[in-house]
Parts: sequence; C-alpha cells; structure tokens
Amino acid sequence: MMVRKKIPEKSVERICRYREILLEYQSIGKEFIFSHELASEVRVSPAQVRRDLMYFHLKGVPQQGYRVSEFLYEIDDLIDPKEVQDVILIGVGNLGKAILSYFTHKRPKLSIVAAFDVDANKVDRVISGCECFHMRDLQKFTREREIKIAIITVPAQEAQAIANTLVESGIRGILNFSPVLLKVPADVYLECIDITTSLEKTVYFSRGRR
Amino acid sequence: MMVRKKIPEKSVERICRYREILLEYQSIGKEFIFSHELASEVRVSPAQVRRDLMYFHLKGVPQQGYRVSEFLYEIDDLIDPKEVQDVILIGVGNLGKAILSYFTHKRPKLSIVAAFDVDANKVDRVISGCECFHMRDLQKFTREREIKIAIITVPAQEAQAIANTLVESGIRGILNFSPVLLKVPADVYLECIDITTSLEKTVYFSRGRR
DNA sequence: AGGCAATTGTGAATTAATTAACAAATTGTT
DNA sequence: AACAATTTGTTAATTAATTCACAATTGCCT
Repeated sequence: MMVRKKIPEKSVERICRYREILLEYQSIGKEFIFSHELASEVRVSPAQVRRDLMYFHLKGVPQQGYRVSEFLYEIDDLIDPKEVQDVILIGVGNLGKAILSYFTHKRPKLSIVAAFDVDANKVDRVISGCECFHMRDLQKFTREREIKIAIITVPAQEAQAIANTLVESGIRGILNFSPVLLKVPADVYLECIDITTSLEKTVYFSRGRR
Repeated sequence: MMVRKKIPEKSVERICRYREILLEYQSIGKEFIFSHELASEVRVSPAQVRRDLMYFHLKGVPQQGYRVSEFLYEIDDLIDPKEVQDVILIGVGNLGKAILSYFTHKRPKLSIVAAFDVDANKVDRVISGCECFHMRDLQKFTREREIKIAIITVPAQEAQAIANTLVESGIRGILNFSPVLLKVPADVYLECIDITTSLEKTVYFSRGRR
C-alpha cells in the first residue's frame, strides 16, 4: 500500500480552512473555484494554495479552476478519519458548554459523545446536546469506549491530573484549553489553545500600526 | 531613539509562554532559571530560548542562568503596552463569559473594560466581573474611549458586521473566536482562534501514532 | 480553426525558522 | 591560583516554508 507523504501542521491547518470556504461555495451553488479565490478568502497566496494541493491529487483545469465537490471529497479523504471519531470533553463550564453547543453536528466524522464534570447539577443531564457524566467515570468510559481524543476545558489546577488519567487510559490526542502547559508523553499529540497568549499577541501586534 | 528589531509572531508567542513559566518559578520562590529548564517546560530547544532572548538584552550568567525577576521585567518591557490597554468583548454567550471570568486581573496591563450583547438579560448588568452594555452602544463606546482591541465571541452570522463596525470606529486589533474568516483592512491586526480547525488538526495528528 | 487570455502544476530561488557548534565567561574545587 | 565543569551568547549550518516564474493547458472568441 502506498504511504501518503506526511503533511506539515501548517498545511493541515490551511487545508481545514479551505474546506470551510469550499463548504460555503457549495452552499451557494458555486461549482468551481480558482486558486486565487480560495487564496484571498483564506488570506494566503495563490501559490500557497496550489502548493498545498500537491499533497493530494486534485486536477484543476485552467480557465475553470477546481471542481468544488471534488476538492471537498479530496480534503475529507485526506483529513478526516475513516470511521466516526468519538471525542470526549472534560470540564463543563462556560467554555466547555460553548464548545459542546458549537460542535454538535459540525462535522459528520467528529462526535463529542460524552462530557465529564464534578458538579452535581451537571452530572447525568444532557447539556448543550451532550450527555454529562461524573468525573469519576472518566477512566472507565475512556477505556471501554476506547476514546482516542479528548478536549480539556477544566481550570488550571486540575488540568494536569486529568491529562495523566487520560494518557493512562490510552488517549492519543488532547486539545487543551486550560491555561497550563501540560506534560504528556511524546507519542500523545497535544494541541494547546492559549487564550492569554493570543490576546497578548493581538495587543503586541496592534501597536505600531498606523 | 533606537528602533527595536521587529519580532516574529512565533517568537512573541514563545516569549508569552516563557512568562507563564517564569511567573510560576517566581511564585515558588526560585530566583534563577536556566535556558534548558525553560526550554523543557515550554517544549522547545534550549537554543531556541537563547535565540529568542536576543530580542531583548538579558544577561544570563554561566553556571547560574537568568535572574527570574529581571527576565520577567524584560518581557513586560518588550511585550506589554506602556499604558493599560482597554479591551472590549462582543458577545456574552458561554464563550464570552468564559473569557471574561478568565481574564479578570490576569495581566495588569490588560483590562476588559466592557462587554456588549443584544440580550436584555445581560445588558446593564455585571457579568463575570464585567459591565455589559447593549450592542447599539458599541460604536459610541469604542469611539469615545478610543478602544484599540476587541474580542469577538458572537455567532458566525453576526461576526463580519461587528468587525466592520469596529474597524470603522478605529479598532487596531481583533481577536476573533467566531467560526468565520473575517475580512478586515490590512492595517488591522487579526488573530483568529478556530476551534474546529484545532480539533480537526488534533484528530489528524493523533492518527498514525502507535 | 487559430489566436488570445487565463490558470494550472511544479521545479528553482528565496526567505524564514531552527538547530548545531563552539569560544567566552563564570563558578566552585582542589 | 590554576583547573574542571557548566552554561551563556552568537555565528554558521541546516532545514522548513513560501514565493517566483514559467511551460503546459484549456476555454473562449472571432
């Protein structure tokens, strides 16, 4: 079987954004898209778009561009898991709820199947369309359902302990929103969204403009 | 007056993370830190840390490392605005609330001074420690207080319109959490946090590991 | 059908980011 | 007071990411 070239993070990120735009195009009935159209939507160069396209084999035609449906098919094939991926979320605070309601049915291949919290008001209820369990069942659930992906939205102090539990239970990837630089083994993929850093960056780069 | 070298985004990001660790060190009373300690905390190479340090002039001493307090001072001096920056947040849903409560007194130089929403239950109340006004006052407030930074946490459909209003009112930087690729003039800094893309990335890179 | 204009696909060139490497400096030790 | 062991600061080397540039296509127009 042929091994697909490994795709760098940056490209995967851009490809996900392309999909967003392509879905929009599809929804308004446009059948074709040019590299420069996609590029201007995503704020990259047309050359960059075409370069990213080399990771999969999409044939565009000069004067016409790429067929949107075909483009989307290729992205799905490249990026999406083959089977539906079950994801869990830990920490049903404001942030957790935002993510839950946000993700419901966003992508057919991604499904947040359970949320966990310690708060009795949340446990055993459906919150933002997702069933919420007590934290004490986290490990059991993760193991039995063989969950590979988790989203952490708990306060800073608890984050590392939860990450540890998850790793122990066989998690392969963590999307972390808690304001802590988690430590996980090198073979567990860790994506961190650090809101403070983002704001600080915004402030920094906003100065010295005009 | 000497012009400070322009610092690339990646370095600013790392420097913000360094600060996080340094504050931790400070809080547990450690006076010095080595480049390799900081590096392992932030998951970069020691050489990278030292390289980043070249953007400001911090003298470390062999065998001892960098003085934490001095290090923090230099970061503040480099990254933080000289005066307190007033920031506003638009969209007091779950995500907005999460950010509000999260940021209160997080950084002395950054202050979310107002939030905006259309919901009558939120307007004219203090939510997560922040005063909430009606959306219709957004432009007036932004102009009068000369707000330069805004955080957008509204649903997708409204995001672009709000961005337009903000730009018109003189905003210089936007931190956008709404799932839309906003269009703003090139001289307005735009930082986007795209939760969907992050999750998709996590899923993608979690496969093919063990 | 032939020519014009636009757009793709991809090596080559460029620029940016990271790592390697090592002299200079400093501390503690004998 | 010389030595050994570290760790810094920085230049050079390497690797990664982006842009350039242009031949090869294709559609459209006359």
